[in-house]
Amino acid sequence: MTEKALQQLKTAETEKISHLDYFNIGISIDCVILGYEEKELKVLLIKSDMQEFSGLYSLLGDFIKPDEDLEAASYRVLKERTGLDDVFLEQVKTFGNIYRHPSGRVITVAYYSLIDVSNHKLQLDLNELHWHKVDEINQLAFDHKLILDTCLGRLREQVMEHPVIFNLLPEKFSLRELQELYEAILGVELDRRNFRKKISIKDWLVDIDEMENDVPHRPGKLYMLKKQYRNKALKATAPLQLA
Amino acid sequence: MTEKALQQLKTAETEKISHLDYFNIGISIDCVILGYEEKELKVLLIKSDMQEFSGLYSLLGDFIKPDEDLEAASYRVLKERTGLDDVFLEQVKTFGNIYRHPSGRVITVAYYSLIDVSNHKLQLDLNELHWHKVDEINQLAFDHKLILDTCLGRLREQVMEHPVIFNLLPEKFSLRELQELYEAILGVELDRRNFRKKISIKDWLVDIDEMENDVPHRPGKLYMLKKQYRNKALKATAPLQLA
DNA sequence: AAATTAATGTGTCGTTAGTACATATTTGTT
DNA sequence: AACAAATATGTACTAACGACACATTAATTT
Repeated sequence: MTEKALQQLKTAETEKISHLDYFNIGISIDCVILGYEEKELKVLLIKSDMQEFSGLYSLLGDFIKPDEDLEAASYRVLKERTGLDDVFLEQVKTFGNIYRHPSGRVITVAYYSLIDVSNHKLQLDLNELHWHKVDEINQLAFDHKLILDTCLGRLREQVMEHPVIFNLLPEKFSLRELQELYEAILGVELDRRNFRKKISIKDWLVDIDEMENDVPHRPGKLYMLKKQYRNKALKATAPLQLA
Repeated sequence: MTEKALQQLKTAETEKISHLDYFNIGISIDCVILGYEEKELKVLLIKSDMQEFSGLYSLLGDFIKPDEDLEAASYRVLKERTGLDDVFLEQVKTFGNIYRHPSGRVITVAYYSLIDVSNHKLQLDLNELHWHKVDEINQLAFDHKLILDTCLGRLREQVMEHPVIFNLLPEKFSLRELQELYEAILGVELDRRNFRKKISIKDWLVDIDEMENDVPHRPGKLYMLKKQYRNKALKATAPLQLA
């Protein structure tokens, strides 16, 4: 930014009208909070209470406070809505079309978050939050469908490059569960033998010498993600080529 | 965003102080404009005229106007600074740390742009714009070094997945030029035979049956990128695995 | 207790892609 | 005419990919 632009701003500070010209843009964050349940990828949505979008659902978001970092705002929304704070969260893209918000100019920074649904009981009914199967979402309030799709696209990219997927699973999981999750995210069917071969090459997992005990068939071994990969922030790893 | 948050905003509209609480955040865009010249990747910078950063350079940016889309603001800055408008431009990340700007709270959306330096004479001296070798940049104004590095990281990712690199080259180029550019971006040396094999597998190029004529050695064939890949926006393509 | 069901767990082979590497050829320069 | 410097090209080895089948285990049913 140049001194000239700043001069304009300082001038604006004294003249209220043009001050608003520069600053009358709201800035918010929206979180695409994803979970995995019953072999389906799901997103946490709230019923929109805006007149313009009655009957539609929307992502969870809020305005950014002037003394709050972007990530802080995202974690705040997550904490307020789910009670969770130690979760995977990553910025995806900023959406700023002029007319994206019916009440005025609002630019929103979209984040996506991956959480382990089994690990925490969300008070869903309390505040009208519900999990929705991502495959069955056709329309959302605002441009939230576009934001959701963008975040899902990012998830699909990340899943091929980094061990982020484990944020959606309980700490201990079977290879079948892991494979089913990959299949749900990527929308493909994978060969079990080839899948296991590739996962074992990555050397991400430890065999914890326990078995499933709640399945109505022969139980599989349980695994955990190695500590070094258990990061909420992303870490460079060689890509995983699945299909 | 909920109705509750909007109510707060509407209340804010009438009470100037808390209105500023919500809206006194500036929002800008910054462009990392990259070019390739003399076998070096370069970025277009301007000397910062801010007191706090005297002697330092900064990226090109400006505030977003209330009636202007994010991309429109980026293209406007590009056009103002370089005279170009038909160029590759892509959003990378939004930077919003509270204290990133000494004059107040300013959130900036970073874009990166790839331009063909040979194609246009920029009026560089006129407005104190200069190309700087990215390898030799240690410090920039604001958090612009971080923004630059983030965009360079994105470029390195993109270059492996999509035919974006051609935006940095003239329309006609030799395979040597192309290889040198990959090497400059990725910071690696590539084997010429393997490089050519991989590029030919991608089937991105057409042999236009012309030769270099300005080189002090045996001239190479010239190629062009096929029309279908000559997009400013990204298009899905199978990844290019170089090294 | 035996038979059945439904899943786990594992290996091979053909094919494709990746990597390392050397020589003849062409053009411009001296 | 000799030389320098770059272009152009192919092979052999290795690693990864993809398709594919059978024996094993535990829970369930009869």
